Amino acid sequence: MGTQVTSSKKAAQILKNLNPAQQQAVIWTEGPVLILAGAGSGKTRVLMHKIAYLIEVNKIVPWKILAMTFTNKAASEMRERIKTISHQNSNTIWMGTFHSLFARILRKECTAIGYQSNFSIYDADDQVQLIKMIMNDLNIPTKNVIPKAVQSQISRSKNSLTSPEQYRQHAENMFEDYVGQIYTEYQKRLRNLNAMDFDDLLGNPIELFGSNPEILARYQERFDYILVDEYQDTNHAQYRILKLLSQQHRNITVVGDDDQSIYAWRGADINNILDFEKDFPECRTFRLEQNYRSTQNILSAAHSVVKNNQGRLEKTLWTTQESGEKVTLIHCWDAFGEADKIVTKIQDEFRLHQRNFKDFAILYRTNAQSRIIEDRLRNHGIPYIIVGGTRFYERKEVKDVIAYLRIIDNPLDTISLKRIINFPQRGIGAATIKKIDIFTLEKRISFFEALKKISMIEGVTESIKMRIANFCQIIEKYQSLQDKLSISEMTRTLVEEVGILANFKNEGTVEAMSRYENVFELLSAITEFSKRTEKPTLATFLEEVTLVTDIDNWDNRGNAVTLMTLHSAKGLEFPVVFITGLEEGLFPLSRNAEKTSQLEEERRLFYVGATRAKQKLYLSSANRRNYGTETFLSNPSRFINEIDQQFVELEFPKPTESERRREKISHSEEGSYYDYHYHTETSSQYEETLPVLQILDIGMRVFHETFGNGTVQDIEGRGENTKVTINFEAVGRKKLMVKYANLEII
DNA sequence: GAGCCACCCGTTTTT
DNA sequence: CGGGTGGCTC
Repeated sequence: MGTQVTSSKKAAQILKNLNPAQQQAVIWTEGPVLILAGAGSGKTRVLMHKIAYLIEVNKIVPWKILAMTFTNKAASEMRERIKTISHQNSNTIWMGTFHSLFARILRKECTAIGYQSNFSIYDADDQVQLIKMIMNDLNIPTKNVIPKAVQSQISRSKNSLTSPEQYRQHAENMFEDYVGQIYTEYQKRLRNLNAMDFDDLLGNPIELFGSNPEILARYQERFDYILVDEYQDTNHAQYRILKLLSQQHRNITVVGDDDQSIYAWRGADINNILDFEKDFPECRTFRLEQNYRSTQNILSAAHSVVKNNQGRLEKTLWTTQESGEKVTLIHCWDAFGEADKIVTKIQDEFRLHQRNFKDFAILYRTNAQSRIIEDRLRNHGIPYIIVGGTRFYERKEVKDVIAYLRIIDNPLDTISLKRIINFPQRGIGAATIKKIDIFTLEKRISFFEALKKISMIEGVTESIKMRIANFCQIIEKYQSLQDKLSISEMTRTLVEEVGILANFKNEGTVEAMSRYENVFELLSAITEFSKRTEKPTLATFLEEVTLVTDIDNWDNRGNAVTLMTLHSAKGLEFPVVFITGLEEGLFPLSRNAEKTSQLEEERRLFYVGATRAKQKLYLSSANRRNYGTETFLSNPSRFINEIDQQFVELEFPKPTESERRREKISHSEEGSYYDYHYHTETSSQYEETLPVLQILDIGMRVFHETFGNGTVQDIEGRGENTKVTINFEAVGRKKLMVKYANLEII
């Protein structure tokens, strides 16, 4: 009786700040639950309170709860907040990303499927290295078969749980035949290297559970409750894992929004959410449609775009907030003008409202767009922080040091070993490696074993043998030192002894200095890791390093404008958001504009971006953009046209004198942007446009603004994508897109 | 085996 | 613009 009173008191406390729909979703703890939660409707809040409720009211021990989040950062934030809601220790909840949670389970159980628990985890770059090696061995030319394309094919197959055998059966062309061969060999070698790639962290648990029912039963028993955030972005492998693990207790709560599914390209299957009710017929569905984040104008604008998608679960978000400011649409001359305009707007926002730098997010479709914006922010002394881009742990020098650590941890990891056998240079080149490789095959031993037996290999000079023996000794020394030294001490002495720092110091260039600093930064990252981890081991550090997400590295405590891709922005919110580069070809990206499914994903990406904004949303596009050496003229994004005009105000900065001078004005005919709002009054501010000449033929003489006069030599493609090869008198042969080249027939 | 140069490429999003 | 590669020379 007493406990009941306390429980209901606790329940009331946990539920008091939730709306009725959220409360329902929280207290319905038994059986499968689907929570369809629109943007900003408090889905993370619901998950958090549900976990607190399970612990406090249902008296579930924390370690029997499994909760999947999209980033590790989300997991640790949630853990903290659960602690404050429930005042209980939340540390033992199994909470994190799919990848890190199953890496943890695999470390414990992988001997059952023939792995050693110190397996390495390969990122995309390691995978490509391995694929290149295999292609080399199988004599597959890298000209027609691009290793990176092979990697993405293999990854795709693994995500959909297609085995190499199945893949080979369905191969339909030369490329796929090759991929099939490589895939088979790739899987075999990963095992020999005692390595798993990202996709194996999801695929191998399924194999493990499939072939070891007693292990599966143990985990099924263990996890009384399973909760999944961002369920719309799970792939088939993740779906299978969830289904396996939830079979016994059937207490699975998934939260998602089909409108925010933006990872189909890496195997996420939107049907996982659409079919949940079919897979779990007894499931209860809750809808959260009240938005607490954005103003009405922002919501309506976002909705007017996403509603153009077919086959979505219709829902209408509503808010009690006032309509707020209209969405501001800015059409700029070029990317520099766009960046300038963003700076001006940030300054205006400071003047008109009380803002901090950290109130702003600038979002873009591709990482490459950040550079120009960065430059302008820097020039104006606006502090900014970039999320993603080239990641710290993917920098060459950092990966090199990591490779040392990996080979110390896992001597079978030949990919890492080959990476550093000649770094810093110790005179061991391709020819020697080849000889060792042959020896490896003959004796059926690992590459590292072969190095230890270098004296037995013929055709290698004595001096090289000496150098290899030295190298081996160093590695072996640190392997035995592993348990005696802390990781930071070990790495420090290793980096010193091997001469990595000296190597960069001697070079003396600016790049070498920045590499030097990055290695130092890695050292301090290790120290920091050791401080905050209970029992820091080399293996756990290496694992964390490969499984960090971009957002995990985002330090949002400082006061700075945040720059990131639209993908990275998922799940976040900011008072003021800029979505930049709203041009056909860039957003939506041209290669995704043709297939409906891909176009719809781009549209959802726009929706995700727009709904990050709490008070003010700016959209910007530019008239032209540089890619490498070429300038492309662009038409405004179709998404701009899709926004209901009543929620929008327009700004068309007149081109400045310098912009006018920068290039003679011209643009192509198509593009409904001008029909949309600019047709009448202001289009005259642009000079008369010359029509793009499409009627080209081989042998014609043409004029190009920068390249001068030339002769058409070849034409390929048609319509939009027509490309011509032109032999220019001044600069020789160039291949150009007719659409952008602005050629004149002479 | 290493260093240098010239060209060529492509350039989406990420665990 | 920048990274990566392939070919050349020392």
